[in-house]
Amino acid sequence: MSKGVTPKSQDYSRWYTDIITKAELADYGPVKGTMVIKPYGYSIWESLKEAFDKRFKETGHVNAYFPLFIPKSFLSKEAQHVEGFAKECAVVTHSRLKNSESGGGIIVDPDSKLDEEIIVRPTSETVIWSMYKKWINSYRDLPILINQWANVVRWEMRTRLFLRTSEFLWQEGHTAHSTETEAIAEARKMLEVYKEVVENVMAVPVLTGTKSESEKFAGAIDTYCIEAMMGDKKALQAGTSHYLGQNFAKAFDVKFQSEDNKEEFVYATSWGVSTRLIGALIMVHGDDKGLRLPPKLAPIQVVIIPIFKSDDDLEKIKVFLSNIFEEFKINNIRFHLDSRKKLSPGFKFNEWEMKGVPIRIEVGQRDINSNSIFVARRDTNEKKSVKINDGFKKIQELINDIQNNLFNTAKRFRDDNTFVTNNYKEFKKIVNTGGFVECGWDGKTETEDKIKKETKATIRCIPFNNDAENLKCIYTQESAKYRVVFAKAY
RNA sequence: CGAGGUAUGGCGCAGUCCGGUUAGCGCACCUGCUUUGGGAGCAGGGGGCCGUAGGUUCGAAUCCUACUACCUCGACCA
Repeated sequence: MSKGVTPKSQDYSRWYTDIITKAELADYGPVKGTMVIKPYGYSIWESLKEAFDKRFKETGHVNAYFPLFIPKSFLSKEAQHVEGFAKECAVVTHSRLKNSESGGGIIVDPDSKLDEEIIVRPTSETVIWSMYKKWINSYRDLPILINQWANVVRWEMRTRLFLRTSEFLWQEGHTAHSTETEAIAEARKMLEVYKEVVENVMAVPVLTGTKSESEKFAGAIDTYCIEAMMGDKKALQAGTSHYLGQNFAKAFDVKFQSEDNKEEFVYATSWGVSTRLIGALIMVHGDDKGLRLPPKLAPIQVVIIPIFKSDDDLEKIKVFLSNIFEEFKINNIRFHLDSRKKLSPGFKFNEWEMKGVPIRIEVGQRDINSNSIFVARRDTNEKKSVKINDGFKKIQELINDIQNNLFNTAKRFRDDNTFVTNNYKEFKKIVNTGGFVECGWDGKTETEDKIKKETKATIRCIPFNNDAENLKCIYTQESAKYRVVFAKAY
């Protein structure tokens, strides 16, 4: 293994996978398209999970768990839904293995063929609605606000670590409501929760809006999304929230009796974010030295590298730092003293930079003599000596600063690479060199398809509060129905 | 599914054309000594069924055949 990562400018996707392997976030699994999330990567996921889960609970949701296996028949109940997932489902057909009679090792026992094949969930709408049918009778049973943290399987042809793997971890909220208004409000509310966490915790700026007909979730009436710009100016869908209308209620015959004693189908939403967010985190903040983590998410916020020759030296450093460590503990600052011997300080600097730790403190005899610590920030590479008595305050400031700086830098990058045009030639040029294009669209799927064919760009979202007055469609030059954002996407 | 490519210690590769000592190098790993403020140095050491199966040959990593896996591009998908 070579020392650094492939520079971003040289080969973006190599850079991306280099960071993942060298920062020890993940590794390839033995089955094509599968991924092992390693402890460091998983702890980032845990922090994210915690941030989301807290807010789900605050907005009245509860967690539950539904099975991995779905009867094949369920999937065909909602026509749009099957169509969306049919081509990427793992199917369980047998329940037993046996030793091959010809001695060639283990084989599938043909006698164990299942009567009804079982689908490994690509998403859980169908199992969940089959259960909601049992649970819902009256308007008094509503709303149901359930979330589950789970794995799902989508058999993908082309995979990339974190962005698209055959199995991934996510969260899926599934809610049931008595009115359309309430359900739409729920879907919108959860999109706001996504935006808040992704922007404030991950420091990744996002656009919010609606998906076009061809980009929306199979089975939804409307799909709302948060969309982010990656470091190569491509777009990444970072989360979606769907208003499902009565589609699943009708497919699974879920009715409730209203206050005025009428029978009506239930209104539904579903919403999800996945480990794909870690991909976004890497591609938005990472640089040629490795990962850069926003302090609110970093498993380790401050790493301390002691410069020492003997065990005595190390002891002295620990004593010197004991007060500041106390303050870190009291204030829940996540810190780590890297006292591994036999590794040079320089090696450790590089390693922790690769892993994206926001703040590094170096302490050696020199600092003890001047009663100070040497502080380096990962985002800007600034380094300076700080009196130890001001150390804790300085670290607190830096934590805020770095969090804000990462967000602002990413936002500036996105804004600098977002262009407004109504000229198709210019549109093609921008899309080719990378970036978001804001322009008019006549609202026709046909137009969208043509643009996609010619440029590979898709409508990433139709922003809320849409003002398309006097706007012309970028392609047909007819009067535009929406103002939309086009880009090439992952 | 279509086209092309690759397969050699954990990783990255050389060797294959033109068969012939004990299959080699870098990184990583282990041991010891000296080191430690931006990826330390020296010395020693461990690790290989050369993708699988057959064939040609006195002799195969190297030539032939089949198979398998993976990669890139296209198609498909989000």
